[in-house]
Amino acid sequence: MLVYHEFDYLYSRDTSIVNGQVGNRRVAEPPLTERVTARLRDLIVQDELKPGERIRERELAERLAVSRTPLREALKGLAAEGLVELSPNRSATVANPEPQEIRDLLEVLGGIEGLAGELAAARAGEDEIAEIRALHHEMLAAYSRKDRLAYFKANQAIHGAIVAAGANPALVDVHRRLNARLYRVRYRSNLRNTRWHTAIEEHEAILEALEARDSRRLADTMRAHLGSTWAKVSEIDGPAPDSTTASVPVHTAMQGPEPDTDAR
Amino acid sequence: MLVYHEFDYLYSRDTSIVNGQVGNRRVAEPPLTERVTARLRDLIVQDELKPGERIRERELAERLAVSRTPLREALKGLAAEGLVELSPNRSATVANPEPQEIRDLLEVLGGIEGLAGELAAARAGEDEIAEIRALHHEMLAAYSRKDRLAYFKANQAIHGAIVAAGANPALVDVHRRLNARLYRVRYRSNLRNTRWHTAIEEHEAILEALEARDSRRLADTMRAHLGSTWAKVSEIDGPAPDSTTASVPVHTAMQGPEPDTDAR
DNA sequence: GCGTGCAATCTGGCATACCAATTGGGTCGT
DNA sequence: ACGACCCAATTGGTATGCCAGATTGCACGC
Repeated sequence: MLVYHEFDYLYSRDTSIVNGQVGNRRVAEPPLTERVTARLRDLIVQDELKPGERIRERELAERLAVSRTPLREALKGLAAEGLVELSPNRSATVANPEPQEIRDLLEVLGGIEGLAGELAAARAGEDEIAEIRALHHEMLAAYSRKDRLAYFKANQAIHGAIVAAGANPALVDVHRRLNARLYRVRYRSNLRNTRWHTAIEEHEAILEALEARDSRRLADTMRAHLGSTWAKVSEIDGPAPDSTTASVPVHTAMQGPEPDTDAR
Repeated sequence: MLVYHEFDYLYSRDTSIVNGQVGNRRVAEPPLTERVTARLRDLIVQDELKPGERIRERELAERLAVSRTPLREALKGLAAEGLVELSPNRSATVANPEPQEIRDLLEVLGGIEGLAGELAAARAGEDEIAEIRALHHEMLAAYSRKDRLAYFKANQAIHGAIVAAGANPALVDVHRRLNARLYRVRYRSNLRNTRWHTAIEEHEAILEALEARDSRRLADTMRAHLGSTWAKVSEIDGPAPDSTTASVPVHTAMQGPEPDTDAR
């Protein structure tokens, strides 16, 4: 079995949801709504439900072999996470962020990971650092083999581990949400991007800063890393809306009422 | 009814939910679920539903004059926002964060507002800065009058305006969520805290940095500001688990100038 | 007197039925 | 041929009912 990453997005590969009992022991199943939520998140993140795609409740409910009620509840939750968009009396759709939105999300993720790096450098246990180092070497191995999937997963695992090392559950949570929204984009970018070495170098720098427990440097490095992620993503998904990826001076537009995903 | 803040959480002041038509124009009502979500958020944030309180679906549904279905969907959404907690086959409860969780949330909020400050210093329009300055003076006025409520609202409005000036909808969204979870705590802290002057001084510094468009300094200042928020909160809600509010040697995370080559 | 267990009841989980709004065609009129 | 309009099928919104797991309180026994 390969590497898998820290999140539980991809754990359920079974196509139908069944109630189970293991041996004689009653296994407390999580509520159906939760299982549906997890399953849908997988489907979206794995790109089986394509961005922009309409989600017809009856159809999907039948496909998942559940009634509309838990499905609708799951959609509500996913909408709050930003993975689906709901509009009144219209089919829900899989979120399909504009390049600009992706840039915004990456900017926030950069801030979050920067903070995480800062905290991690100060709080990580030696064992955690060792684990991150191990993941780093796994990533290098995947790089050598040109195994993009393994590389990607190791990469994600590293970032997740650093955030976890920040020892702040709220931070982990925010990071997980943002990451889920960007997962698909980053995955595609990873598959198609031609220069890995940049990322490798940045990761080297990250690991160094972490091992030196240099909070400031780790924070900066991780933010910069996310910056180059944007560069890569924008290469792929069409030319950036602003080729001078310089985020700061641009206070272009953006004034309009925001996308308005969830209820307020 | 009491407090409301800059966000539009509290837009629905009516106590019953009615379908409406204004004049001859058909007014598209948002779905019931959304209205319930907004209403519940109000009830929680305004402390009419107390933290830890059990939420019995049938009872609350009757109270709001809706069926359980939209109520349950609303609860799902609020759970995703962190305002209520759901456990299988047990009553939902209003979120009741431990002091440690509050510290964690404030830490993240600090990072977010730091980032927001950085962006705002670079992107804010002159008009936005003027508005923030105006709010600042309103806040000073409230301070002079010892009008804690007005002070609190102005304070919230300032922070919201700075975040908005960061011109990043995703950032605004994350900030809004975190703030909602902390709203009640901060409100209580504001009412009972004895030393306003600290906050005032910090706000002066914030405004100065913003007017100087000093990204780095604004970022640091805003983070530090959130740090002292924690100090105040922990004074009130019982002694902090860790009185050293210093999450990390606060050596200015979030660098100022772009590191180098590829920005985001 | 205190703990244990069982049963009545309470409360959430899920499915289904019905209603209202939307949408997609097809037709009629220009 | 093109467009406005209207009807029907589709799809989301909400209510309700039933079931199962949890809770509570009382009775019985140690």
